[in-house]
Amino acid sequence: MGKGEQTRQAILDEAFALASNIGVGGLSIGVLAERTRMSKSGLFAHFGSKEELQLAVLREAQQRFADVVLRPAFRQPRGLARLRAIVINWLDWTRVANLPGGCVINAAAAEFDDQPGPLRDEVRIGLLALRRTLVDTVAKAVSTGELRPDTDAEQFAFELEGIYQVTQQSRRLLDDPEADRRALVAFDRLVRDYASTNKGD
Amino acid sequence: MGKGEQTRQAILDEAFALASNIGVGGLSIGVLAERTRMSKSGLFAHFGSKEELQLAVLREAQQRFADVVLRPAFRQPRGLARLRAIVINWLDWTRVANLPGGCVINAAAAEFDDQPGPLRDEVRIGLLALRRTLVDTVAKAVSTGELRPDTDAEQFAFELEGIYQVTQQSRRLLDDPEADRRALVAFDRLVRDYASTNKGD
DNA sequence: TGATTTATAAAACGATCGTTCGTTCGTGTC
DNA sequence: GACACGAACGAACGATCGTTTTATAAATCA
Repeated sequence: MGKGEQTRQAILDEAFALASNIGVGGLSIGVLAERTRMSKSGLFAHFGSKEELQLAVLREAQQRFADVVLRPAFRQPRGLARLRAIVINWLDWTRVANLPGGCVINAAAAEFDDQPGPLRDEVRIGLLALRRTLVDTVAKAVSTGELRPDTDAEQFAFELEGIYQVTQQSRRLLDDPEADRRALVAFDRLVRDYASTNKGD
Repeated sequence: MGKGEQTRQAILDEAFALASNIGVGGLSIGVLAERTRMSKSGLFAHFGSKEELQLAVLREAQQRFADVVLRPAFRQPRGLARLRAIVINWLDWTRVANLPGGCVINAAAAEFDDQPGPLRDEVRIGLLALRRTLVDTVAKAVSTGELRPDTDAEQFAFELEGIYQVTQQSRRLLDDPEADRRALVAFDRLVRDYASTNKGD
């Protein structure tokens, strides 16, 4: 990795952590420059525009999410075990990744949801990919027979995302110490409702 | 209502709609001034500081939420009917209120959740009040016998908020036309799980 | 109507924004 | 030793930010 790549990554690391606190939209070249002890222009040259920097941060976030949440979970056998691993990793990922201020992607989703442009597109693509992964994982738990054949995988994934979002908000804004436990309760209820039973029907 | 109050309210209306698009943090005195065809200083004088304006917008949002979502629902008899009315109004409120760009409060929650200060406090207070209202409403549905006595009302409210949040995101960012239907499915599943049955246990 | 608050405006403040420009520094290559 | 190159810099650009000051117009009240 050349010197350029190295610096670029260092900037990105700092930007990532900063964006976690103040949001991707709140990033500023000046602030980022003094944090990395670089000149504004030197830093700027690595990205060409602020928007490019923001996009890079979003891509970084997606990559880390895949590394920290999805990839480890896919070492579990497909089915409920894998699904549960995703949920566990997901709820924990702001602690594991360098995200002192919460999930960058979710914050960006709320920030750009009605501001058309490349940033919105990037967030959208990432979240669509996540939803597809969730749907597929649920579908596999159906095909293993752990969930009922009539399970609506899209509905299941939809509700999973709801659990994640309210957990984030409860933790971060409401300081609810029960948030994580409630998330797991909700997940278990979801699984139980769709699980195959031997009571028939 | 004197002239001052009148202009102040007009500014607030515009700020409210604008904040729906670009967020409470994205509000700017300059932009707001030209939208209301006022001078920056003339507008500024009504609030004294930008933060005070932002707080006013958040309070406006809370008030409208109470007017549009809660108050009408409380005309329903307490119990499941009232709870369902809250959910229906809630899902619809960005259409009913002047919120072309989505729920101001939820966006502000994501924006300020780790930026200590009066804005975060205001959002927090509003969301805590909402949660309390939800918990109380669920608890009443328990006391009417419509929900089981061992229902965890806090858990119920927690999951309701999750449904709302994922619905907003699915509608606004993912353009999912099924979002509203899925929200109701999730709500029904929630109610069914906690409902009293005559099968016993 | 005249006096007096109140509401709005115009102009300017220093700060910060993203961006551009020209230059310097360091490194490796012929 | 001359050359080319990528990396970083300092200085400045015009624009916008929130805010203050000073002044005038409008509304309110006696």
